[in-house]
Amino acid sequence: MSSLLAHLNEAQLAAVTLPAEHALILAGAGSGKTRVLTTRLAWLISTGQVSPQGVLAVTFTNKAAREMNARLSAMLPISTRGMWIGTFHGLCNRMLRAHHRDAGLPQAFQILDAQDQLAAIKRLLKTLNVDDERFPPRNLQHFVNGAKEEGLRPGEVDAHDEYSRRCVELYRAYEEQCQREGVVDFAELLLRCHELLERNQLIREHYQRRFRHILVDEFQDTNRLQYRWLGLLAGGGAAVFAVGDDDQSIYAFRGANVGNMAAFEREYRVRSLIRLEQNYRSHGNILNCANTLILNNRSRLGKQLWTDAGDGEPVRVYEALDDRQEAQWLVEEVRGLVREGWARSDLAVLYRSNAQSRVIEHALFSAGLPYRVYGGLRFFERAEVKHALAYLRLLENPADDGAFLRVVNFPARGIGARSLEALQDAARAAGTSLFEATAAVPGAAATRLAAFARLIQDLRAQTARLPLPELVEQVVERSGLAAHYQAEKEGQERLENLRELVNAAAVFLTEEGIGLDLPAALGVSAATEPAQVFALTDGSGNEPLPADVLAAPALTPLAAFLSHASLEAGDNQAGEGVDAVQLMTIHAAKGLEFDAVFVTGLEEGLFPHENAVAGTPRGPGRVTDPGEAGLEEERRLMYVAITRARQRLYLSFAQARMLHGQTRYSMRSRFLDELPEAALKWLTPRMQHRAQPAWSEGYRGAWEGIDPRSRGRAGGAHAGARQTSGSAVRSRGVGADTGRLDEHERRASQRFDRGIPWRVGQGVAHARFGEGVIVAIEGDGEDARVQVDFGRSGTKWLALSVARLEPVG
DNA sequence: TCGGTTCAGAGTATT
DNA sequence: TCTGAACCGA
Repeated sequence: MSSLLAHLNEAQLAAVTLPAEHALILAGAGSGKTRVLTTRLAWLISTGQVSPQGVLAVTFTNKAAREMNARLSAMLPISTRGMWIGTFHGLCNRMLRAHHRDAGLPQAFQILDAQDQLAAIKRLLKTLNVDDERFPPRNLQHFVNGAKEEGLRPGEVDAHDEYSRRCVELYRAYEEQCQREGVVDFAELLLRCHELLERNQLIREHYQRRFRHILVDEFQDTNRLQYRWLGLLAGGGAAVFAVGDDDQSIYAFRGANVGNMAAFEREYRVRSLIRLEQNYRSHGNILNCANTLILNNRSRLGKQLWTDAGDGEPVRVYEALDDRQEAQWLVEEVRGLVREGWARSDLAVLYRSNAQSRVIEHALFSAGLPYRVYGGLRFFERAEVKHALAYLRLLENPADDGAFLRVVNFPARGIGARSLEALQDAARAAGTSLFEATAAVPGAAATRLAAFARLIQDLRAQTARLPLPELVEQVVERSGLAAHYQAEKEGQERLENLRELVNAAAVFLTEEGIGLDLPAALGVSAATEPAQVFALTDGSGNEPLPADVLAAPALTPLAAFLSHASLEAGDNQAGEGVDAVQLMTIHAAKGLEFDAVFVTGLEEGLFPHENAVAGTPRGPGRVTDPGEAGLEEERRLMYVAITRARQRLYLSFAQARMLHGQTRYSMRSRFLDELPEAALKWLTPRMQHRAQPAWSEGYRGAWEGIDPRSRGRAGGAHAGARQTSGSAVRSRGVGADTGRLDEHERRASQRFDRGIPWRVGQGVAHARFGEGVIVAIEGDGEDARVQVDFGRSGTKWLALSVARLEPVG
């Protein structure tokens, strides 16, 4: 016990040992949040206040759930197998499998990932002959998920105009299609589980009695439905221990509702609000920047990070002429750090949007510096893996039309679009699945379709008794996928992934099956006869569930593996252990930390992103992120970026940047000017005004006047960067790139000379909008546009060939 | 059925 | 500028 609580600071200790009551823990970045959560769990169990079965701990990502499991089993001599620790989706999935009859689902229902869902919607629109120009599938997907996350079924959505009424109709049709095919999308997992608990008193009260303690991680990221789901489970008097940080709320755009924190405090009458403010990650100057920046946000619960680690190094700020030079400087800086003995994997380059990585990757690649980019396709999302999974899904559930269509003609079997149309007509007429309709379709296609159906049936019959990995292997072979990729000249990697899928199945059986181990989760042993199950229940001494409520706790290994594949998309890239510079978006960096961090592209329009600031309409009739709220979320994003750094932090921006094929000139980010000057060290001269006299002689003169030593060290002067660029590129033999920077510069200044007499930061007057300041310039000649901030009249893009602007001041 | 061309769109993303 | 999706011709 004493060792469990040792080394906790005062606030952490207070949080861990709170009595069984609702609590809100405001856990700042780097304040030991995970530690508090897991120690709380361990403390509750080891002091006998609750049994492992009486706890529900929920996270957003599998990674976080895994970490909690691992740390808990390291602290306590218990197996976390069967404990209710998992993601919202994972736990809902488990509950729906156990009570599938009451939830109105087949026990082996399949889970659609975002990609599958979009495909299902496209297919729906096609069958209904809906104009997908007027109803873009993506918008509909957004509409459906948005409604579900608000807990709304088609009948409950407010639809005032013709358009939204049509959307609701399509939502209804989509639901019917899913139900018919026995599939469930991500949002449906939560909504269906919520409805199960809401409508079924017996089941609800059972779980309410069972879970005495509910722990929630990243509470600021919960959406409204998740909040209500927690409310149902906690309704029987459980103590809710919510951990979160409103300053790190960066997912409003995908439905997160920070307001849940304040709502929780109010509605649950939280008496214990504990702030974890001591930071164990970063040095003082870095924290000082984070604290000062976030003071500019108005809607906060309030919190100030501190450290006893000392000020450390100043935060370095660098102004580049353009994005390429920014990248070049970064490469030089990374080289310097590596020379000094920093590990590459402890260095991170962060950016606001994925598109920014290209230039940086190019520079790193040319310099021969190993790097690793986060994001992109993950293992279970790869086309070949999805193909194999579609075959497996068909074995488990022949009604899955989506899976059917994905592989009926892959590898090619001469079943073309026309045959499929005939098949779909036949299925619709008979009211059956495509699979069933294969027997009913007339004509020449019939033989081929029948052969495909036979293939699936044979596979099902002949693999039914095989262990999971062998089953997968058989399917990969006999479906023809293996042969197909064998024959393809660039199919080797895909073949490799299919072999990896067999491996993943083997690993799943031995290690990862925990999540869907219903007998263990429900507190019964797998060997128990069904009749006995209901007497045993969950081991917590609660009243048992009646026999007709609890489903037979059996799920085939294949069905379990398929849910696993949908709920956990896997790693995005190999090379985890390699010593490489880490590249990622700021969003992806949340929760991570590095010795040194580069935050790049700190320019107005990019970061804060203009869409977030301006309140751009998104989809028909929808406006999100209006003004202030959007800006505050961007600022929290900056806060997250800053607090990733342990020892050294670099902030950089560029006067000019290639964006959508055009050069764009922007002001430096307002966030830079919200940082405390005393904590900063400018590597380039700090311009007084945020305005950047892009490419002007005066500016270049000032730049070249600074200490040559710091120029060299910083990767330097423009000329220096050019040199480095040239030699590095040449030595790698990518000669075509040599001197691009010069070319770029020449063109840029030419453009500048060719008659755009405007500078970013310059005051202008417009007949209608009044006076304003140019915040960005984009494009060339006839296409040239300027973005002007007119204050109260708003920020506008104006074509220079049209708008009449007068210089002011 | 594939491969080339054309065109629009371009923000962040877990399950 | 670059990408992905849709479309068309052989």
